[in-house]
Amino acid sequence: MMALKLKATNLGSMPSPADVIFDALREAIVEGELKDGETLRQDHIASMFNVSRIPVREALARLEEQGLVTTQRHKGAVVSSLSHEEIAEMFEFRALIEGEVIRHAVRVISDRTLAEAKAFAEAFAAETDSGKWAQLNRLFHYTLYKDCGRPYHLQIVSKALDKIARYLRAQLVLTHGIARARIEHEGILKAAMARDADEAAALTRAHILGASRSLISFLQAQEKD
Amino acid sequence: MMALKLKATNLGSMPSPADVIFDALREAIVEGELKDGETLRQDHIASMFNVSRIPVREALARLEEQGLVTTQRHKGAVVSSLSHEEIAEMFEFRALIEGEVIRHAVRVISDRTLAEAKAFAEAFAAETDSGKWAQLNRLFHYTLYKDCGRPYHLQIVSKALDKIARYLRAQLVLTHGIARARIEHEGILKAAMARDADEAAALTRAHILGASRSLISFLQAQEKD
DNA sequence: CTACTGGATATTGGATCCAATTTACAATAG
DNA sequence: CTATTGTAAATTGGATCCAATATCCAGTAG
Repeated sequence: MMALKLKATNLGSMPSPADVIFDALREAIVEGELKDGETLRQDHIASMFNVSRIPVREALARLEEQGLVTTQRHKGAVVSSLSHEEIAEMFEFRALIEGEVIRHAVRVISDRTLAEAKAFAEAFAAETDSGKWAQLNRLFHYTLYKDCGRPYHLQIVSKALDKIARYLRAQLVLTHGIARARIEHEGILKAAMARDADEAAALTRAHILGASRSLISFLQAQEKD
Repeated sequence: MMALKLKATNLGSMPSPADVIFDALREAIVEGELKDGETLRQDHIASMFNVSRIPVREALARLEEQGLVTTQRHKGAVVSSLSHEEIAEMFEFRALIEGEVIRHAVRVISDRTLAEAKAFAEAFAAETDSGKWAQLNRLFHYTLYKDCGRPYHLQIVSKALDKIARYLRAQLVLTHGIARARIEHEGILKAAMARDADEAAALTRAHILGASRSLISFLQAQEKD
């Protein structure tokens, strides 16, 4: 067959304009750059990306399927917002899945992965720019999960995180969550390094549920304005 | 204000053509009418519904986001297929969530809901048309879950079920799964009626994992052709 | 002054048109 | 006869156009 050596990038699987727009919008929503309830004008987005509205509509359809935006017929798409109850449920869900996932991961985790996680935990603890906390936090946890051999579980976790990342950010930045997170991360990491799967799972669950309580009471307090 | 009495249906939230097509395709995939790997031609679908390809493309984009179809640029969409490992993981995932969900549901379940579940269990046990087993099975379980007060959990369970329903059908119809399911349903129902949440959860988990083992070994045996 | 009507404007959703890519197959060279 | 090239048909993805709906605002009746 072919005896040609060259870096062949698979053009067939290059991201389509719709993919690019989808990712950009998702990121903007997850990072909180697009606020809850903000409406997304197809025309506006289309001209930002220099395309027609067609790929924008595809991106919006996919975002809606993910639950990140909500559309009303002929009225348009807005960034979905979650009630306190919904947020609390999402945290409970995360605690369930992430506990399970880390339990499986720790049983087979490599030293290399542990080192990575440790690096993220330290970067997180050292970081002073509050805008980067959320991302480092997510990387730390994800690293501890990634060896679990359960891609579907990880995908679901990732989608759930996308939906609440905006709120989590508030918890870290505005409620002293960062100090507690540092301590709890250390505990989780230590359990993982000791290959104590059940302990890592229990600590992860407690970490998530603790963040949930802190966030919810913060939101309730805020509500009284 | 207005003092007019008439049944006002909210036209604004009527399903769009794209919604209708999405539902129809999802149903066809879930029910196994569209086989694994079968390709979905936009043109063909569009003419079946007497619309242009635009709403079809929206439906396909949403189905892809759900993981029910897979698209390759310029090649088209095919019904997604799952490897044995992926199927096994989905069952494991279901066992985790559905166990949790029934545990919460049983704690607050109403007599009315229990009666409904009982009716479905009996209909399932009595049904001789194998084409209806899967649906009754799903209704029975869903009824036992629905009081759990965790809509997001239920939605995730539903999406996971959609992805494996085709394979589950094979398990029920082709592996004597039906006989065992009858017995196990009775056990789960009894635990629910006794308001024994932990027992109901344990039995549900075992029910799901048992079906998984049975299905996987069936698929592996089948592979040798 | 207030509440309603009617029309202008903006926006979405679908149809049609067009470009780019894949696929099938015939023609041709070795 | 086999492998390769070139071309036609089929298909997707994006652009443009159009119809339907929502929103806004001015005008008008009470």
